[in-house]
Amino acid sequence: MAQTGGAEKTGSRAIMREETERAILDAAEVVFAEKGFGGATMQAIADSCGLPKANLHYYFASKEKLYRRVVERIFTIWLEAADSFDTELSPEAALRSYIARKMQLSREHRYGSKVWANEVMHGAPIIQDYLETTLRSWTETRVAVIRRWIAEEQVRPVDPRWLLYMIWATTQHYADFAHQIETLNHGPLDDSQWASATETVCDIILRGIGIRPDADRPA
Amino acid sequence: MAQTGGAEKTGSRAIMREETERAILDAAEVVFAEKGFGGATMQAIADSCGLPKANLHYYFASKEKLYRRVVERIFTIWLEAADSFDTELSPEAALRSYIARKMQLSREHRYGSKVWANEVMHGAPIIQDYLETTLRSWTETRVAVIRRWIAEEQVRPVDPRWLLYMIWATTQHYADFAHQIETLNHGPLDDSQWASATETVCDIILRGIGIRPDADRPA
DNA sequence: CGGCACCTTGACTGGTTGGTCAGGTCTGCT
DNA sequence: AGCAGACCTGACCAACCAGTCAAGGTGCCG
Repeated sequence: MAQTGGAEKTGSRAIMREETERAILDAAEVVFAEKGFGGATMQAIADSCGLPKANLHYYFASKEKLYRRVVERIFTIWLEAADSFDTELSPEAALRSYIARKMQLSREHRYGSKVWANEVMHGAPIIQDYLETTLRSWTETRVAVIRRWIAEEQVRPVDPRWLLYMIWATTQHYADFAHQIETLNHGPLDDSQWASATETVCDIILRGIGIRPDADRPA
Repeated sequence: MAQTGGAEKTGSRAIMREETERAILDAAEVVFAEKGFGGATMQAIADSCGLPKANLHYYFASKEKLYRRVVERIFTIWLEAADSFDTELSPEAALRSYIARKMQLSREHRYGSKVWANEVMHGAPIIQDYLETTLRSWTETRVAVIRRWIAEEQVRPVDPRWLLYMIWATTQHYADFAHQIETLNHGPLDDSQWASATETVCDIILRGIGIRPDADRPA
């Protein structure tokens, strides 16, 4: 009864450990997103996943190390989401796919997005190195792709950075400011609202950079 | 020597009080923005404006009351920034002016924007009433204006809410994510970069909703 | 079955924080 | 000048928090 700790008792030692770590990370993601790093307490995270506080410190040496793992997890998902950006060939397909994917992630990983936003807003004290290495090189790659599109006159000449920031800002807004959006909407967005928002964001941005959607609906 | 507290000793009692309150609010805005509500300490705010901590509690009964005043101040600036939205006549002039003003505010009130973002991200525990009353009615007014533009076929038919969210998200991104932007930019944006970003944001959004900038530069 | 490594946990601690308060200082008014 | 009330502040406290620890439980391997 003491050992269970909410997880299955089947599975090898290593798997059990992974499951417990993931349960802690999931709980921590929500608590950090809702309270911020300073406002979150190890006790609240422990309660949220049904473990005694001392047990958290067995798996994660300190609050900061736990927090770092949470932020790293989001960052990885963020980066993987960009694959479609450069596997597609046309600017329209690439951007439409990337924006739609980011909107989907805002819906499915609201708390992760909030933790990331929090961390960056506070000056990225924990993951500054990621900004300077991984994010910077990722961005430079995509900027180069957009510049190529512009050179090929497939896209109206705009500074690629402002375009990327616009995509990041708009898509992540639906996660970070979900509470505001839901207050104005008298409740969570339903499936059709998410689809409508995604389509509108895609259309405005694509038209905005000079790509006319080829499927113009007749009035 | 004891009474001065960093403020001028000239001026009436009421003016001195206002000046001290504003100094505290200014310091609190920065500290809350950088550390979050939970991470900020009254001691840090006191140190930042050169007052003993006990003095803060003379002017603001509690940390939460001080925080509320900070958020209220930003919110008021936010709302006033929207005047141009409905004093201008054409959609192009109105939106261009509104977006440019919001970009300017992101540059001048970075910390205020961050505090607001923080508050909303954490579920608006302190200012939920503002979202439900002032912000809601403000939004409904602007939505009605945009709907009229659409009915008059001055603007392509898009859900006005997704358009507003896009404007809010994109402009505020330059304040809330300033650290990320500056890391990628190897330093703060200069005047010409701010102008370029503002222009690009305006152009993409206006073109995106079917307004062709009338001053198309010849290639 | 015996021993060892891994896991769990209640109780504890050193340090920090928001908030209080008594006593002092200064200002404006009469 | 003298006083009342506004203003200032060092010292203090109860509450809370991250992190520790030692004692005990559990599964695995020989």
